[in-house]
Amino acid sequence: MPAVRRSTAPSQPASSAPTRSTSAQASSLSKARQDNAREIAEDYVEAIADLITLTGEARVVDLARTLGVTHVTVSRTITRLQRQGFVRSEPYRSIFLTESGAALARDCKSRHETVTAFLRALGVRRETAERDAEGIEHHVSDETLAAFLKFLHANG
Amino acid sequence: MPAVRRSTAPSQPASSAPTRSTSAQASSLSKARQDNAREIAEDYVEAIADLITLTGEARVVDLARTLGVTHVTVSRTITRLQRQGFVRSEPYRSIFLTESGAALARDCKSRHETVTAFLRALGVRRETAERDAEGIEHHVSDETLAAFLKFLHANG
DNA sequence: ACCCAAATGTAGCCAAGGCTACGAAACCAT
DNA sequence: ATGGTTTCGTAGCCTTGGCTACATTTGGGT
Repeated sequence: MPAVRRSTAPSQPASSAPTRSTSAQASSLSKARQDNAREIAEDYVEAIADLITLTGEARVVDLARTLGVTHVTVSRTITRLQRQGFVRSEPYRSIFLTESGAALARDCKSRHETVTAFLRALGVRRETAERDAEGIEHHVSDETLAAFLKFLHANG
Repeated sequence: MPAVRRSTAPSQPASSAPTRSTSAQASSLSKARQDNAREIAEDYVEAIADLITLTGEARVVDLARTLGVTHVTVSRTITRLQRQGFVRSEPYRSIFLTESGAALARDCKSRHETVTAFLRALGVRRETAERDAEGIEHHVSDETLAAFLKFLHANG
């Protein structure tokens, strides 16, 4: 039963209106979507760096285990990361980080540790802090990160 | 010039090793990937709720403007959200939130505001706080959110 | 009434992440 | 050196988010 046409209250033209105001923000979200690939890249280089530190090398299977995906997914993603210049690898060999890949990994690791320590300092349990940090670290700006560090210095 | 076979230091078997330790966490990431859809859903219902509050109704074009994507993307996503029971809409009509959609929107809004207020309390500039909150809000557990609120009460 | 502009919808394309199934290469032992 | 296990690559499929181009519906004006 199709009732009303344009619902009930068109009030404002709703055309030029929502540009910001109370909360109807824009653009930032659209970008955040495509940044999914960037987040994945960060997770990968971080995991690769960790594996190299822990076991001496990063293999596809290890990454698959670490990241909780199949080796196929890892393999394909590594291809993309190689295309983007973060890693280099040859068929059936280990995966290595390039300069920029290593730099990104260092950046992510530091960021991750800061976020984790910050959450811990707030009283969040270690396990929760670790889990939340994994999601949060990709969305913390330099300014916010600085605020976290400042808080840590004041309360550490 | 393909040098070594298995790189240089296989040291540990790298098989059963990386389960957690220093940082090589697992599973959480794999899930976080598919959760992308959930984040999108949250952004949409939040935007829909805002539009309804601000302009009286939520139309595809308004959502497109708000979210910074084309109306096509919005249209298709709305179809998925409808399938998932968060919204209901008929061709060429407004978009409405279902009960669960509205509940999700309320939850997200509250979460968003808490994160923003928390960042502001830490000294982060309004603009940055808003931007970061958009990314962070989807990754904050209840425990961490509670810690944020506690901090706000102690420093507000 | 009619027409036109704006709002929606549809078709079809791309990238990316996930998966299963299966084949090929590498390694380790015997 | 030969075979079996493990690792890796490829083929092929699904979902989802984004887009452009084009068709259709609405709704407001003249």
